[in-house]
Amino acid sequence: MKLLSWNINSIRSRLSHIEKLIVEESPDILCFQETKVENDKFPKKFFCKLGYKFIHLNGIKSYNGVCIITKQKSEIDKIVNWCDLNDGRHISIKINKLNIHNFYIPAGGDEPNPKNNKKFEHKLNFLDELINWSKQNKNNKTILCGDFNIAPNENDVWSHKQLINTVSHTPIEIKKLNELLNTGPWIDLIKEKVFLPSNLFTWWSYRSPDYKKNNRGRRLDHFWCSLDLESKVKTVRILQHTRDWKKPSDHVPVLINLK
DNA sequence: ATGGCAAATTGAATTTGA
Repeated sequence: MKLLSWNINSIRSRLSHIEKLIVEESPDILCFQETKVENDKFPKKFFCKLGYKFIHLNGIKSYNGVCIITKQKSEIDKIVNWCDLNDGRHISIKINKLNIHNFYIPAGGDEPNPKNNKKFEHKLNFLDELINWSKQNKNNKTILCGDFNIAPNENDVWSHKQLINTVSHTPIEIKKLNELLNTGPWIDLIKEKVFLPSNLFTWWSYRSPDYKKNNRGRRLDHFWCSLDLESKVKTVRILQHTRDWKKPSDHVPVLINLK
């Protein structure tokens, strides 16, 4: 079974890319973040025509928004309104006793100080809630994926030294993400199963005219699994080539193959 | 280390991303 996670940066603007990727890879399960569309305006027919008939949505107007779409029969599990906000940052499903959670963790704004930046405070609170949830959860037959907006390891950013005080790579959020990882315990599949040269990222800013030139990217997108599933994950891949397509998302897809 | 771009909303300028 093939699972895909991709921050698509507006699903309606990216349908041609999605179709291209489906033709290339035909994943069984599609997890998207930043769909940026309300549920009643979601392009359901597009996915039905491609054979994906089970569509589970948590979208809001303009921003955020996540969904999980499957070929085989699946059921929605739940939508959690983390930090008491109904802001399209989570959805989970059940498929063949497998639990899949798709997250869009808050980016956190610019200033890495929760006292004068409400967005960063929100990000840290979100992580605290995830840690508590993970402690209480059974954490078996479970996959967590999505845009976590944190690049936890030194090699997950183009310059550890220069980004140490930049939101997404600050010690406090990395500490919380690692705490979450340990409470599962969850397996960071990209870290454990992909040979990572020092620069292997899932996001590059639009602001660089040529993202490849300086390769100033970050590994913000993740696939984690519960311990019992680790041996069943056969391959983990970051599909960097989509970043070269015309009018791309600033994130690229991550794909895993689960036996 | 910021912000050169991009998308959505509203109606040319603003907000958001990271």
